Amino acid sequence: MSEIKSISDMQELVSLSKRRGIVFQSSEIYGGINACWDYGPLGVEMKNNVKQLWWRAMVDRDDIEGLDAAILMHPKVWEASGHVAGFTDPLVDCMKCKQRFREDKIPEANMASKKCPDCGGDLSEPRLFNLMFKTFMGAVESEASIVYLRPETAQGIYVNFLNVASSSRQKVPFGIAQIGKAFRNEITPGNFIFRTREFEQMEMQFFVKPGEDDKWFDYWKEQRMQWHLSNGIRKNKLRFHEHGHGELAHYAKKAFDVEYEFPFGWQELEGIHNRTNFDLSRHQEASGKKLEFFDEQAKERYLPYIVETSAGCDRSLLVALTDAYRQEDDRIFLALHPKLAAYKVAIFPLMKKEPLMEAAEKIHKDVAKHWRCDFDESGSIGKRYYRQDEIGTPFCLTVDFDTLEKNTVTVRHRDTKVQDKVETSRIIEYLTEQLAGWQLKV
RNA sequence: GCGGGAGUAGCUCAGUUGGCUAGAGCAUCAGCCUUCCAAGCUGAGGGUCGCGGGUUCGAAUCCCGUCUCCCGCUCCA
Repeated sequence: MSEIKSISDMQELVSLSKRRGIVFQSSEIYGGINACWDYGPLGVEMKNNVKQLWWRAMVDRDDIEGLDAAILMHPKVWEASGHVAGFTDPLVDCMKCKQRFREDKIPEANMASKKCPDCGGDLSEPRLFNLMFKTFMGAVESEASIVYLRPETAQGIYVNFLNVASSSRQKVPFGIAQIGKAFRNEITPGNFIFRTREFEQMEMQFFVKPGEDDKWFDYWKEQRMQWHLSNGIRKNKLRFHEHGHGELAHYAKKAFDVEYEFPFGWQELEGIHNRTNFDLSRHQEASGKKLEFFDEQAKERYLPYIVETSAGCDRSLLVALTDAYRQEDDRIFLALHPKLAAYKVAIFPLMKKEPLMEAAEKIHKDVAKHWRCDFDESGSIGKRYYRQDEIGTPFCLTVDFDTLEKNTVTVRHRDTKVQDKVETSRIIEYLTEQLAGWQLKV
């Protein structure tokens, strides 16, 4: 049994994703566009499963409300947030050794003489790299109408803090959850859907009374790790990484990343950050609007601290696929948690003949009322098992001659290839039990 | 952005002094066969040879440009 261990194994996953309709490269017929990916028929089901699981885990609580803010926001939002200034790095290139440096990271003497600190070669003029995508609002392209595609979804939550609090009558502590696209002009995208310029975030901002932030930070840190584990991701592949002083973002008091061990190393999957009242205070100052919360119990007014949980949706799916990929001799299968699988069940007539077909279609109709369900009558039975293995369908249900004679179907388990005989009348009950008591076996 | 490698069917590839209508295996579809773990038979569909330009009577093949992917740097508030 082997799994994805190297970058070249990663290619197998990319190839399977294309073959089975999980992820396609964007604009492929035009030669493709760098680091943009489209989710195919099965990929969109899996991704929707990820989003649904996150949404339900976050919003099905009394203390969290949902939100869907616009991608385009007032340009001043990004000045206040620090993105206009902070997302822009002046970089200089050495003409001789081809190294690239951040202007603020090389000695002033070198900047003055325009000589490379490494090899002494000539340096280029500093050039600006802004990581935000710009576009124009309105029909006439002019300076005045520049807007940005949001580089994070968080700001949409902050600027709506009071709207949500008052309309939903929530009191601090409470949170606002949002799933949405964000855009960053990354200098180096890559590793399949790990780092893309257009990506989807699942963010929750939890507003707390200053002084209670550490307590809530610890709470959310554990909650978020549990969520990844509950999706069937193997525990030994997940860890926390605490940001050291040099790593902390300008807004953060404390930050932990949930990391996953990808074939290209341990990488961030989700960030849990204590953003203090940085964002609210900046928006309060820039907009001139009071954003303080009046705490009736404490009879005081304050800017709440914010504990942020920010997960990558595409990354979560990549983790699920990477973690689930298994190869056993010639058999490739995705040991996905059924919650994430595009189909929970596939139904096969043993042969494409009556009365097997009719019996199978009847069962298909019945099972499809409960779960997303595939039906396949083409090719040998082994070939059909193989197809479902590759897309991670946990159960295959074969309608055979015993179905006609003894009223049983054969249920075949994806991970173990074990087969059970189940009475036709008990199929729904049986699958319900199996799905409820699911545990990873491989 | 720099350096190296690559791009022919969905996938893996073949295709040289530049020359028939660009091929094979697998996959897909149709039919046959088949009583449980893919690749048995018959047939079919599918290719702007990454894209654009040039040289030539003639370009997958030679030249220039460009895009995309992979590896390594650089970068990653």
